[in-house]
Amino acid sequence: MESVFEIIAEPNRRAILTLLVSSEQSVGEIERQLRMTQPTVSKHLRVLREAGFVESTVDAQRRLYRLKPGPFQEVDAWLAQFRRFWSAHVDALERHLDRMDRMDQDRENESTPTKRKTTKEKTTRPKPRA
Amino acid sequence: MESVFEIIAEPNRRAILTLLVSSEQSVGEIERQLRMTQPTVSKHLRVLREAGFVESTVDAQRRLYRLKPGPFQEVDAWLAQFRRFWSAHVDALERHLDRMDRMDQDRENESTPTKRKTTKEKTTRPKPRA
DNA sequence: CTTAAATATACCTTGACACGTATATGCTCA
DNA sequence: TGAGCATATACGTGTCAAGGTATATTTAAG
Repeated sequence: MESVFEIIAEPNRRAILTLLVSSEQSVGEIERQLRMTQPTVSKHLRVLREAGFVESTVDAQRRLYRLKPGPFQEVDAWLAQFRRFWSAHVDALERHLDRMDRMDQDRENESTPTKRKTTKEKTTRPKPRA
Repeated sequence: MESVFEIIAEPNRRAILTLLVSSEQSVGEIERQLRMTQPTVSKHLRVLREAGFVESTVDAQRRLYRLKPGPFQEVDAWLAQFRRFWSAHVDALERHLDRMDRMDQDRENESTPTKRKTTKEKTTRPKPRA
């Protein structure tokens, strides 16, 4: 669990992060809104905190969690190397966005990936390793 | 393995994607450059293809793989909701936003998300229903 | 000090997935 | 047709992370 990508691979963690976009929340509030058990919320928050995605402050017996920008930038930086590439394909992209515009803001997102049949072209290339 | 985030959580798969940024590559070329065994490369490519990250064409006995833009855009779309936490930081990002994200370009205006906040409010939580 | 609430942690079980080895499939050329 | 190369798949194995239940810790209030 070293990389930020593994952190955001978990649907419940993404749901927590999305929830925190609006404002900081206590563990109990997260638990209620996302219908997760309290230990599950706490454990995910611990992972998110250690990865730098969130930070917390104490309010009586509660802990208020809010977002921190660092790791998001890291993801964005990785994504940057592909941006030039997909910007050139905006047209073909429109069709693609059509079928995946539904974001997964809560867990249990099930979606069948489109089985793209590969374009078959017989190039009759010269022998492999003469 | 439903979401694009789980796909890119794997380091070897990210390495393959990065390798394909420069140009399309055959399985053998990927295998040599990344020092992975051939079945491992094939299996990761299968996952990437089914998720729409890459596509392949046949060239004699070889398969040439290249990137496809869709899923990257999906990651980018998810990331968009967090952009206000580091608004105007990466130049490449700004270039990107300037081109296609002009609809909510007027974000920012929120105070910088520095951890300086210290939301210390002693609300003296009245509590439990007796 | 005792009780109740909010949150964190420990332990256990389970399932997913990444890898390696071996093998199958497909393609080209002699 | 057979040999050889490139790629895909099958199967067995080990690791690791996520969830559940139970319990510990901290804090407020009476």
